[in-house]
Amino acid sequence: MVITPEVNYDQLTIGEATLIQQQLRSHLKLEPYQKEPKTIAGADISLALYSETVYAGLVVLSYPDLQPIAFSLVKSSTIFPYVPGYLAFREIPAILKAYEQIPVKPDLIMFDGNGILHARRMGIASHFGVLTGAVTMGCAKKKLAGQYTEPGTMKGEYTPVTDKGEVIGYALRTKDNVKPVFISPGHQMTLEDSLTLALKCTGKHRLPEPTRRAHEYVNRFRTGELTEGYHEINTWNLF
DNA sequence: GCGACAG
DNA sequence: ATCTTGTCGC
Repeated sequence: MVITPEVNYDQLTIGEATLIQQQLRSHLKLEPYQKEPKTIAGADISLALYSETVYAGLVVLSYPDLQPIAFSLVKSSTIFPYVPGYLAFREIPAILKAYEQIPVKPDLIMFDGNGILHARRMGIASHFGVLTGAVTMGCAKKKLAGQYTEPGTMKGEYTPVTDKGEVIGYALRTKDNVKPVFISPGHQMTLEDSLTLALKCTGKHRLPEPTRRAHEYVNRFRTGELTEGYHEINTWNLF
């Protein structure tokens, strides 16, 4: 099911936003994603301090190589404030524009934020997934909701994050002796799928390659090094 | 009322 | 998130 955003997020009150999240939640699907993805995209936005301007983008990586092969950048604006639990209403409009200008959609999208690891199980990754029908997952750098115990200090160790008696994600150590990241499924995958994919997308850094690259590209866009639009990266020198 | 609180 | 310098560890 594909839901077309008919409302202007900038005009919403928190109460109205909450109702939308509850509505979207009824369309959430967390069924197994058994295929091996061919491409995985990372999505993120970069902001200029004290500005309503947002620099949004997605970077498409090959899988399992995790090499950037294309990116889509869009400059937009938002007045919806950052409110914990409502990040989607601030970032999704811009990310949606960047997603729409990608000719061949990635098999999966990893967001800098949460999926169901959210009080109403509707973090930005789940919100975007239900809205577009895309397969999504979340990877946040800090805990938003639930409780957990610190996982072991070695890469690959993890502990569940629970809320109201259910597992809503995992605290995953993606590198030895660094703070864990918080992984959760967004849409069209299970908790286990999100954990497995996060580890397979992790290399030498704390953040998995998709979101790490997305963060890098939107920042290069904001500083003027990259331009708006859809771009494919030359890969001839890799053969 | 108090503490928590993605980006 | 963004603004910033040095500092610590692998």
